[in-house]
Amino acid sequence: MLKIGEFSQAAKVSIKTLRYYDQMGLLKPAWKDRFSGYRFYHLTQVEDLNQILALKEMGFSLDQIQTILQDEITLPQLKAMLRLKKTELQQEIKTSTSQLALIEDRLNQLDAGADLAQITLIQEPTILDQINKPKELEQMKVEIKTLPAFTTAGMKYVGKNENNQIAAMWQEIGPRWGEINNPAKPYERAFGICGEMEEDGSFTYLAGIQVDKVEDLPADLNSWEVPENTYAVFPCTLRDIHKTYQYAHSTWMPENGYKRADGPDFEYYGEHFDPADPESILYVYIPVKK
Amino acid sequence: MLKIGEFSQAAKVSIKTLRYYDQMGLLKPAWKDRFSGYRFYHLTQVEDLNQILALKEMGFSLDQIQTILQDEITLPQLKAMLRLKKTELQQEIKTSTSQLALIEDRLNQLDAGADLAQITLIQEPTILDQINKPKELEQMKVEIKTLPAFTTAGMKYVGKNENNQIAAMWQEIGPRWGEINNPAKPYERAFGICGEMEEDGSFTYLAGIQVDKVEDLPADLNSWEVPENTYAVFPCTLRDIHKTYQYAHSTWMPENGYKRADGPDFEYYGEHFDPADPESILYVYIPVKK
DNA sequence: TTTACCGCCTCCAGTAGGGGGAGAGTCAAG
DNA sequence: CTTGACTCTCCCCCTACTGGAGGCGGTAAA
Repeated sequence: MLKIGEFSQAAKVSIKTLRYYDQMGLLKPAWKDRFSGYRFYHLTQVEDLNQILALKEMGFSLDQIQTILQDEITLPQLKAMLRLKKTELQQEIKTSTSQLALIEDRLNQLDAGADLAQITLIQEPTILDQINKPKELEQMKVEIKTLPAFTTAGMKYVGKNENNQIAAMWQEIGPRWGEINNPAKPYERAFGICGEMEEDGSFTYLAGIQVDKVEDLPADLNSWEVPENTYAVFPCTLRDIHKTYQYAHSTWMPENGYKRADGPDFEYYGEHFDPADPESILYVYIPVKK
Repeated sequence: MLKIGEFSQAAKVSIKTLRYYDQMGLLKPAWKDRFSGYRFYHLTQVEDLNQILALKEMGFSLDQIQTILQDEITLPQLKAMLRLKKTELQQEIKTSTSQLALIEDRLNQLDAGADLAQITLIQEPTILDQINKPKELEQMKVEIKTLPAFTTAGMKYVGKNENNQIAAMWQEIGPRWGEINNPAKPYERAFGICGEMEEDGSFTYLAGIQVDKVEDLPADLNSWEVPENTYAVFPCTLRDIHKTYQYAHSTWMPENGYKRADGPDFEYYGEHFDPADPESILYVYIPVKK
């Protein structure tokens, strides 16, 4: 008649484990009080628990132990299980041994002066189909440019661009450039700036123009200071803008040895841009580093 | 510019795994389409994946691999990690080897004619304090009786006996025995029958009397057919009924080599029983087998 | 244009063997 | 009566994924 804590001490098994075995049906307490829920064990159950632990030491899973102990398994079945387990253990030992050999090999290589890249290299390079680059993007002339920091102001959006809200925003902000500045032409110095995607898929986007100062900005507009950065610049048509981003990240950058650098990417439109013409040219700027 | 399925085939890693590595931040696709959510990989990333797999083969966890690859670990740190892993692997091999020895030992014992009990026995018996049996129960005279099947009828309850609903039920059923039968005395042939506890802690309880037939039973009453069984019978006072169940299961049964058998247990009251007197005697019947 | 189909997405649940902790109830001593 | 030690259930966390439901994306046939 031991409470779970006493039994736990006596058998040197954690209380959590005993409750788990109870729940699994592997070792039920001799008596469970219907009203307090307290578990009571008897000393003789230490033997049962030791049986379980003995089988666990041999590497059996709790389910297997339950089968062995409860279903009063036959002797040939037990032998078969032991032999199966034996095979599994031999396999495990083989795996661990080969891992160990790998490690020792790498350690020796390190002592001989190799570096991480060589260490983790796998010998068999997989030969794969060539990349199918979109034809219309093949001849794209990409430039690398470093821009100083600059400030933009306009309308900000945070979300996943459901229902194409960003296009709607450009419609809305179009007639209001005068509230920020007085540009000579509608799309002169106009930028669409896009921050990094969050875990939930949302991102920040600002439709705006370059400004010198952010004073007297209407309350529903925002500004964004873009830091100095080195960019890869991709000229493209309005129609291909989506493909251009994809091409830039998934083809051009890996093949030319560039990596994405910190900082937002953006599109620059220019005074000749016409949102109604899908052939209209704009420029995609993506921060990169070698 | 490979979609996840293509990359998965090229690198021989499951799509699920690639998505998992993306989520972990271990291997992000070169480009993730903001609108469709599609992942795009580049062939050069097969190398990155191979680095990951190489480290995995050495037995590192994904977190460790991330540390190694991302944080541009120093050479001495890398060596230390490799050596640590080496030690772990040596330990694993030792464990597996001793498990294997245990298994082979048991297999030999089995061939020599041992049985399960001997196989799972652990050599060091833990010496423990004696059991502290409640004194008033020490002298309890327990009888083993086999009863034929019989039928009872009365009021049924299913639940966890919150707010002591079972006592309330006895109050309610008391004046209504006449609707079932015509007993000479109030508690003559009266039984409280208790089924096994469910997983959620609820159980079935019937407060009733023994009957010969269950015809003409009022709609709000139930019957319960108790099968033939062998019982351990514990006489006890109303006050000690709770302790008696506990003692029976957690002390008497293990110490006398009995196990709980299938079937409900019950209390038998008898014509002299007085629910107002805590010293009133009743009999607890618990199905047992050797 | 509709339909079918395949590939891809996200989100949820589950795996073995428990560990950690919250919030509430139990028990014995002072 | 209160206090402190003990226990209860319930829920989330760990690894390294796998499986499935329900819902888009994109293409080809009808």
